[in-house]
Amino acid sequence: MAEFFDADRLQRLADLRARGVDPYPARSPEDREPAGALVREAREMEAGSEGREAVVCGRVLGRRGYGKLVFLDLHDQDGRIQACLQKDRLSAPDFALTKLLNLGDLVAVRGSLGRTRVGEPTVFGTEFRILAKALLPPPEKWHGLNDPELRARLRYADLFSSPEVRQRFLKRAAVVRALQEVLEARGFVGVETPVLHPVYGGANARPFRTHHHALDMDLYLRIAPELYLKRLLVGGLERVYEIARVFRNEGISNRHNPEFTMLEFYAAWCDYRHMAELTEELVAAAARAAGLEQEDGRLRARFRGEDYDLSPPYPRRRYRELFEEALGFPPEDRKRVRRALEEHGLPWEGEEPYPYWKAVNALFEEAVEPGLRGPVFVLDYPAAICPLAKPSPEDPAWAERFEFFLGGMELANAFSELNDPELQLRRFEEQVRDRDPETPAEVDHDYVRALAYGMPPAGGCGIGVDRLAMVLLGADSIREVLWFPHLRPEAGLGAGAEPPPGDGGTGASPGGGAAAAGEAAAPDSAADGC
RNA sequence: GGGGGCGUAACUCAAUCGGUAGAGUAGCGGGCUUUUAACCCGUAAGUUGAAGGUUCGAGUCCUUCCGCCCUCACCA
Repeated sequence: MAEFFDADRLQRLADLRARGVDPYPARSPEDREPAGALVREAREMEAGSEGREAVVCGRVLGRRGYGKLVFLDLHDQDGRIQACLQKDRLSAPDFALTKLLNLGDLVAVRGSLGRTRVGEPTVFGTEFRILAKALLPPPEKWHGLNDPELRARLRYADLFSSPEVRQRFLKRAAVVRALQEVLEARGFVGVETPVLHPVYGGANARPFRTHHHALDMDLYLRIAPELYLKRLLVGGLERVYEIARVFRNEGISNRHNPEFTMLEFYAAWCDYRHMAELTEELVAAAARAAGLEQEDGRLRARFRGEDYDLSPPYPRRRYRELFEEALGFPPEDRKRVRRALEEHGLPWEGEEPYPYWKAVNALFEEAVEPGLRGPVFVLDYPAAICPLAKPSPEDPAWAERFEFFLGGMELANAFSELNDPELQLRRFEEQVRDRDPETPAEVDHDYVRALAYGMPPAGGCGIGVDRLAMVLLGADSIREVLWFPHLRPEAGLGAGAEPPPGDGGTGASPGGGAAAAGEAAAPDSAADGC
């Protein structure tokens, strides 16, 4: 652990304690004010003048010393203000403290608010306190952290050393809040459904598996909250939503993280057309929260070098027509589908509905999706690949489902929810027969039972919140909008070490040298320790 | 998993054809009472991701491994 602490700073810490100064006091000043507000107030004053008393707390990220005078840059969540500490204004012990200061320390300065001769808003200190001593230096002062891995790994340092990063994450939070506000305003009830699922379902994805000791049973981390939310529709809740962390045991890329945030919402007495309208409203509200509204009232996002107009309504295109436009023949044309699959190097799995339409969809993803910059709704998917969606009343070969594309990514997926219990059971059984590692291995009988009690006609939709945030915040990688993206455990930190025999604490692996850098995986055990 | 790129001080980065591993910031010591990336003097700092190989000599070339980034595959 010693390498976490800078030796010089440990010495400072000892010096502070020797002087009777507590480097980690329990209380902060009650009357502190945010730096940003103080700066705005000071700007109203004459340069070279001082006014009322003020207290500011923050992290020291800049220091310019002149012997008997020192300027500090104090940063708090939303701003930065300069503090000026002068020998003849501070008590001798307080001024002596400034000599034991390091960049990164958290401090409080009490003094008069004003402006310096050159007009810089400043708190002219009469009292100075250390609120928390930093034992590691902050990142480089004008480049900050640059290495993307380090930035994610040391997100805390990335955040405090870079106001832009902090602003981006605060905007992400605003986006999530905006989504929530729209739904609450529309009468949706926020709910929390289980994360531990005995049977996984609601999406096609490989799950994370875990084990419950007391019940001696395997459980899965949810890949989607869908089936529980629809049970609530059966329960008589007519509008529900959940901002759900979901887990998928799949690859990591600049738009995939093993755990991500999915907003799902369901409305009784509605269908997928209403979901499309709500999606437009949600995206627009989120865009406004991200500050994308222009002077002309349009919502414009810039993502990966391209501009997107997010002002509703968004175009609606039919899956079947897009397919035919791109490939030149209808998706029911078995011979030509088969030939196109060969041309694209995709496998032909047979004429049974499920494999056939899966292959058609592979073609669609290959030939159509790359061109979908969006925003656009793609409507009406082949029913065979939509086990949770209601067949279209016009043609049961097609399902009432849309996907919403933006920035070249799939951002939302919605159905008129299938509520026919017998049909649902058959669909589940087909899936299980398929033996695809990414489809559920067993039928969720309890869900079928819930449907058997009667679920109202309903529309439902899931939105990938992180991907939406990417587009709205102009982030090229999902890692830039995740507070703590998934990372391989750091060697030597004990995180990837062998799990202890019991379920005891973390085995601090002092290791060093040839340490057993074994892959030993075991991120499982890193889960919540209660 | 395939292809490509990268890995040098705590941070941000240099190092010509294979020829003594450097700078700025941060740190430490000193000076300085109005600065804005303050400045000045001094000082410390490295298993060049790891292991092997070629060579008189390797940060640089070769092999293997580890990690990260991009890309493809994968990912309703």
